[in-house]
Amino acid sequence: MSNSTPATIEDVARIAEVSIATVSRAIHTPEKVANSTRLKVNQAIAITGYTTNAMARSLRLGRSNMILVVAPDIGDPNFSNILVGLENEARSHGYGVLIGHTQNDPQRGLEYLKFLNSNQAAGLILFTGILPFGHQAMTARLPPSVGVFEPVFNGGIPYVGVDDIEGARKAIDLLIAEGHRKIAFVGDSRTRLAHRRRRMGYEAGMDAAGIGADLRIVLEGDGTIESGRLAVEQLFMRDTLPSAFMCVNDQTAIGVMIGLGARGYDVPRDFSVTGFDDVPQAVFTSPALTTIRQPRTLIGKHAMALLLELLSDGQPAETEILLRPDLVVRNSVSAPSRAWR
Amino acid sequence: MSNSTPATIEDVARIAEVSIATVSRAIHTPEKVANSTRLKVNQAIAITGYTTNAMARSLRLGRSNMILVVAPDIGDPNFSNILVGLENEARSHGYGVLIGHTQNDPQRGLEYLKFLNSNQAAGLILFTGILPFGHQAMTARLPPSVGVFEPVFNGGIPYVGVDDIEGARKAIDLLIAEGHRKIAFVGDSRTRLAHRRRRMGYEAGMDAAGIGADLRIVLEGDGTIESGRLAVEQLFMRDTLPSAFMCVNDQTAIGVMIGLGARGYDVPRDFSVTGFDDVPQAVFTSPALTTIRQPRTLIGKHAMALLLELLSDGQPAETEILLRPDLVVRNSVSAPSRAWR
DNA sequence: TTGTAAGCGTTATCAA
DNA sequence: TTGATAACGCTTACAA
Repeated sequence: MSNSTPATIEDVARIAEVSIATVSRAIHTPEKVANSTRLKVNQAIAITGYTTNAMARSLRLGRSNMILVVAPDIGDPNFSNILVGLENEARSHGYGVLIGHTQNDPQRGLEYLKFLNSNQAAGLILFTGILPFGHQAMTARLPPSVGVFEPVFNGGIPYVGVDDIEGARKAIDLLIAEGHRKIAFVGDSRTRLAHRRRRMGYEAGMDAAGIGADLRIVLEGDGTIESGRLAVEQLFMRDTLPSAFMCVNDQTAIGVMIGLGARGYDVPRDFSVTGFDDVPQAVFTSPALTTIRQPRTLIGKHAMALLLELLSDGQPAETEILLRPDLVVRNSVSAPSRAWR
Repeated sequence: MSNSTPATIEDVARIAEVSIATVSRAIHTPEKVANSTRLKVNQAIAITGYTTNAMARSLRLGRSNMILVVAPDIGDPNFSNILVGLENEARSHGYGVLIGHTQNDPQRGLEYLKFLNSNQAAGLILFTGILPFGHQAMTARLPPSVGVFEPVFNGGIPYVGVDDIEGARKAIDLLIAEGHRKIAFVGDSRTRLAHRRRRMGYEAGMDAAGIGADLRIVLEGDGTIESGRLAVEQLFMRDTLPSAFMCVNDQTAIGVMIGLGARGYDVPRDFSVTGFDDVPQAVFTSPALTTIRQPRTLIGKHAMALLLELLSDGQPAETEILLRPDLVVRNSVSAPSRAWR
């Protein structure tokens, strides 16, 4: 049973008294093997505890059973939830998940490119909106790939994300329903499509309510807590105060709440605030943040499923899968304060 | 350059006009190759963009360059930071990191055991305090392995963690220095060594201060937010109130603060609270949580370094590496309220 | 210093 | 339905 060296197909063949070819067939195309033979083989497998040597198999087949997942920052708590979805889906199809992170360092990207080149991964999941392999990427042969959150800039790669416009609409519609008219948008000017779309949702919502965006209260940050705080400062300096802040993500919203708190205001009594993403922290801010939830595990699951489809069909079934984001109502939104009514 | 099929060692050999053996040597033992030959080979490698096929190499060598990381829950935010340390260290030594999670399901564990059996990983990093492979684990041949956080129960496996006793001492000493005498400990009765050690640190600190633990205020929870809340309820029911709560981890501390808040008390004015771990949320609780920081990235780095050492030497350099946990002072601790003085 | 050739454990082709 | 065998790309005795 527990020998010093793992059983090979040859051990199984010897015990089952058949050839190794038959063993291989009994495993992969059992219908091509006589019942009695298959039985013998299965017994021999049970006896030896045989498992196919993945190295040999991959070498022979010319492809591995590993999927490389490259993210700019695997330390991001958002990432780990998606990873769960990715890993579950992969494993249930016989694939393993390899982790890589670039930290936006092109040198790192290059290492992963080499990695792919040496046939170590059959497919690629990309969290970055851009191929992280420098200009080499253009000439490189990439394996089937799928993006997460947004399309990959310089490659015609299908992706799985969330309907950012719809999500943003849910936030803005809530604010408007509560009676807000002057609603600031604190955006992210970096070039992520997701962020642009959230702003589009904001504008669409304002338009639909017949308000129209007031550009004086549409601010561009960079998605960090600090940029949320700064946005508040700017607005106070300019003296163009909204009654509510719709933020491009939770980090920004947290910054806005900190900025408001520092000036002695109460959320949601004095100002309402919404986020986007529903990061784990959103429960613990005070007040707890009303935000839009990204179905992270599900995103991971769909992304991996799409990739596996690509791997078997070769044809991308769809080029874009957008999941439905949900409004999570907590305590950072209320009707506008008296001053606004 | 970007042909349809990756270059093999044979392509390189042909262009360099040497044998494939020489190419292999030029790569792995360059000192055994004439300078001029090495030059030719390097040029040919540059021209072809050759990368060693990892499958073939692993098959030939009988071991892969992958490390399997098995955690009960990769969705845990604590995990992702450690992963950063693990991955960096692994990659800089030519190893890749494979992710697996068991969610405490023995069936899952078994799948990973098969995975290991099929030679897909050269080493194993375990986050669970117990071999997650069921009873099969006993008879199984495991590759070199390293535990994270605590020793692996049923295997003589070296591990990297934090000095929990010292960490707990830092928390209890702070509380005592602030003037607290009646300090509750909210523990975790599950069998994790780390949790037992934290309690030992608590007791040692109380003893050192000449107080001695009052068993009526030493509670056993299960490390969840809910169990922290429950602990508070228990204490109020029993009417044996402490002036401070030292909690076995941050989750518990958050629960305690929630419980206290629900009863209308203010932290730290009425009660002081400490946590352990310094999870990302600890910054966002109100008040921000004073806690003990685990150097997570460093733990990952050390764990992987130890494993790689094992992989090359075969001998565990040390059987236990304990890193120093740091006190992080935020706003959940102050001197006891008047009632206690 | 270099080349020849065996063999790692599979899968797939071909023949029986 | 089964078996013999070539090939996947590499490393490493062993020989030259």
